[in-house]
Amino acid sequence: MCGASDRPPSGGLFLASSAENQMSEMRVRFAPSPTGYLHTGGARTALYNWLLARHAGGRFILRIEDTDRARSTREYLDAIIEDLTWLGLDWDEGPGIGGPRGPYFQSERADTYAPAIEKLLADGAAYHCFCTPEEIEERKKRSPKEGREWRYDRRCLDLSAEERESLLAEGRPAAVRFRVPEGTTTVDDTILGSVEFDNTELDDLVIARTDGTPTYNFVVVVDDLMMGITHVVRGSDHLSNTPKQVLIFRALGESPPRYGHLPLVLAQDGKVLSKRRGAVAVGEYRREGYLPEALVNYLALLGWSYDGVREIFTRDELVEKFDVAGIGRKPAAFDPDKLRWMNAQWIKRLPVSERTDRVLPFLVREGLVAEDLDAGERAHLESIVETVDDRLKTLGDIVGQAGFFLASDVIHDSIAVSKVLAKPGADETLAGLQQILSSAPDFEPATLEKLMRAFADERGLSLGKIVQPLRVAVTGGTASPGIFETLALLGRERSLARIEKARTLTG
RNA sequence: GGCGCCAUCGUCUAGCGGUUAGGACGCCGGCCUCUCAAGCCGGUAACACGGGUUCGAUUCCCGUUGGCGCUACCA
Repeated sequence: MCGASDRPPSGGLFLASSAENQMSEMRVRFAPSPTGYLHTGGARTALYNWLLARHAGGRFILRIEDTDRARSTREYLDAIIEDLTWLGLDWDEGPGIGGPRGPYFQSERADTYAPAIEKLLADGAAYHCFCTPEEIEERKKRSPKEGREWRYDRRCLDLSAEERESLLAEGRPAAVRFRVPEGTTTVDDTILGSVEFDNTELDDLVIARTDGTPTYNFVVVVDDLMMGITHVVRGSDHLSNTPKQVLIFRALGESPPRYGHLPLVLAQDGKVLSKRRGAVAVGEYRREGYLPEALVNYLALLGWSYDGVREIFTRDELVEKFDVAGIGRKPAAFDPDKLRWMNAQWIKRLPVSERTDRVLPFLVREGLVAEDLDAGERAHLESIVETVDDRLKTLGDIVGQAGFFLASDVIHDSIAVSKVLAKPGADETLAGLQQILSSAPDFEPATLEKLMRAFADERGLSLGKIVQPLRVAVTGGTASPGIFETLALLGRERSLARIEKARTLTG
């Protein structure tokens, strides 16, 4: 028995009956609108769907909901695809690769909706509505409760067949409304459990606008149906849409997929993350030097936990461990500090060579190194990266941490100068160090350390007293990697030149 | 307003009737130390409130309060 996707997409109106879905592999989807950048909330939804599919050996489908032509742009679409790719969330069907249940752009699926609407109309599950928005607004205002609980009054449902035909015949604009049946609708949510809705709370929603275009709640159902989606995992802001969608599935003679609603991601102020409030685009993290491994790891743990103790997981480990049972039900606030920590953890785990690869673009961007390094330059850069060691929280930090190694000249930080170089004795110390460094037999860290400790002893100073002026002199600041390694990497020439320059700044 | 979801340290969370309520980030202190990181050690800090159920509730039920979401011919 092979997967549903092996079936040619040419059958009847609905390719994937739900019974078939349950028998076959898991099919999940991420369906972004290209009306903005992918931010952390959306990325987490995509990640959870991806993890679910990969864990279950199912298929992850990317569908682009670009029916809002006015707000959808190519730029956003490209950015979303780039970000998902960067995160390593590859899709089995969707833009770029196609698939058996395409097209995967909603804007190209227009002709698949009409037959479904016709079917609902024919079955009496939907009806034409001639009320104009103005008329409805008017009735709403006149309703007893000031329109607070107003529902569509079904005026057009009561039209006789003749009245309806004649209105249609005279070309009156008509929307199509879904007729919400009596009763209650239960959503059996894999995350929230069973949630019950009274159908009287549901309006007879418009499924096709006056201009004939279908609306979101309807389109989603048809798309999910035709794409054979078995599990829908999305933000809980969609929970109240769910009963409507379930009802449409049933009216179409199909069973809905399994739903799972994720608690929302909040900004630090406790409000829902949105483009306007605290949402940071995934691309922004990339440009700042966050690793996709770290972002994926952090996002996975934002609303899901394995055992409450372990928190570093590779993508593969997440695929192996991920389980809906571990998904929490409460909204989670995004914590930039924890992400930074997580990122540092991941950078630390990178071997020097790979760390160098990742850091390189950030140095190139600052003009500190050339894009194509020869073997010698490459080796030198690796030494620098090795020396900088665990001091990076983001890849971008390399610029501040190692810039002085690569820049042709030092820029002495004015605060460091007044705090260290301007102090009495600094100049003599530097003068003494010039002697030592110029006469050192070699420039190895161990040699330098031995010489400088002897120098400090001789003068009755602590090592720190002579190291700090030296550090400021050669690096320009008060914080840097170990001074001996730093000097060795800088080399005798440059070290001495910098000390010479620094002596013009001493008090 | 209506409907819905949620409720353990500031934040992310573990807990699934009996625990000194555990871990992590952050913060504070110490160790290490040539500075800064990292690392190690220690500390800080939580079951929203009120009723039940029970021998016993953080845990189960109800209510209150609070937070959030949805309430379109947007998606």
